[in-house]
Amino acid sequence: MVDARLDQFDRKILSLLQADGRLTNNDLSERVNLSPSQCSRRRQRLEDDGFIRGYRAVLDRDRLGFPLVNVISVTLATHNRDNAQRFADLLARLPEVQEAHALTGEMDYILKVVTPDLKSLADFVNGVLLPHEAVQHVKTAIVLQTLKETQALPL
Amino acid sequence: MVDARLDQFDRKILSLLQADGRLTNNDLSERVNLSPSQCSRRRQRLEDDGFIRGYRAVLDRDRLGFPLVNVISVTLATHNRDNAQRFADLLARLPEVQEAHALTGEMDYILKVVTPDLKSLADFVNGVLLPHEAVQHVKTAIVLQTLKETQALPL
DNA sequence: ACTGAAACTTCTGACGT
DNA sequence: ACGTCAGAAGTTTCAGT
Repeated sequence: MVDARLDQFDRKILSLLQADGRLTNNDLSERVNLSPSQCSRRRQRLEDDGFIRGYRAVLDRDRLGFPLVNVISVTLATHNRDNAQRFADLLARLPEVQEAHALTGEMDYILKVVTPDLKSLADFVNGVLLPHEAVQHVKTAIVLQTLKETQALPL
Repeated sequence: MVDARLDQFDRKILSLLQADGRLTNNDLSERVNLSPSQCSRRRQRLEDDGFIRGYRAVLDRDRLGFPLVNVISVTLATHNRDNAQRFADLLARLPEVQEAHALTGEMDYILKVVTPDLKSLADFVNGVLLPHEAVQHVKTAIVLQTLKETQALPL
């Protein structure tokens, strides 16, 4: 399940940090029964080895003006390599696109997009997505309620 | 677009922290042209006022044994309040469910689920989701490639 | 591999502008 | 509202076990 190079202390540290990325080495030391210096060294190693990809502040979408979450299914016109690459380049440049995944099945994409309002959503779909040469078909669904939203792994 | 109570300094601080949640107030002070103490005060206020919901370490899914991402569409059997509540309670308890959104349209849910392998996915769908009384229909898609994955807001 | 102490960095509250 | 400064807190390196 989990990498054999990690012992129970490492897993505990990762688990604590994905719940609170600002925990100090002193905080960690109290909860994993290790000295602060040891927590510091282990954390450093977990970062260097790439188990920890980074630290992020999670902001409040509603309070910052992006109350609308949208799930958009996109079908590409033809599935040649160039089209897919141009589409990927487009998505990378669009900050309102939080997630973009290529799916099995009908070989299309699913996007998670945040917008301030319906007009911005319409502008995005009609002004950015649909005009792109690679895009054939778009289906938009609006999120009524988000029950859960985390990136935490079930360690 | 963005809350009027926030000036350019606040927005810059939020923007920097959602890119790197471990930035010190000294780091911030260099990039926003404010003293460290002032950055500390503003950050404290942004946390207290709920603009910053928290800080998280982002872990590497692949290296930690969850290479499979799955997008699962769920239709509930009947749409009474009890069924929806029981389903929500179930999702809250399942750590492999990273996201759960109720959508417009056919009034169903979309889940983002991470698993170590296909067997775990099958166990989850057939052993947890389908047996639940509220669940009528499930459609599973596997993510072939993730082009983008962030929670950053386009401030 | 771990602890503990020492040197260094960062944080934060008091004060003055 | 902001900057400066100093005491407190946290981090990290290093010697010792």
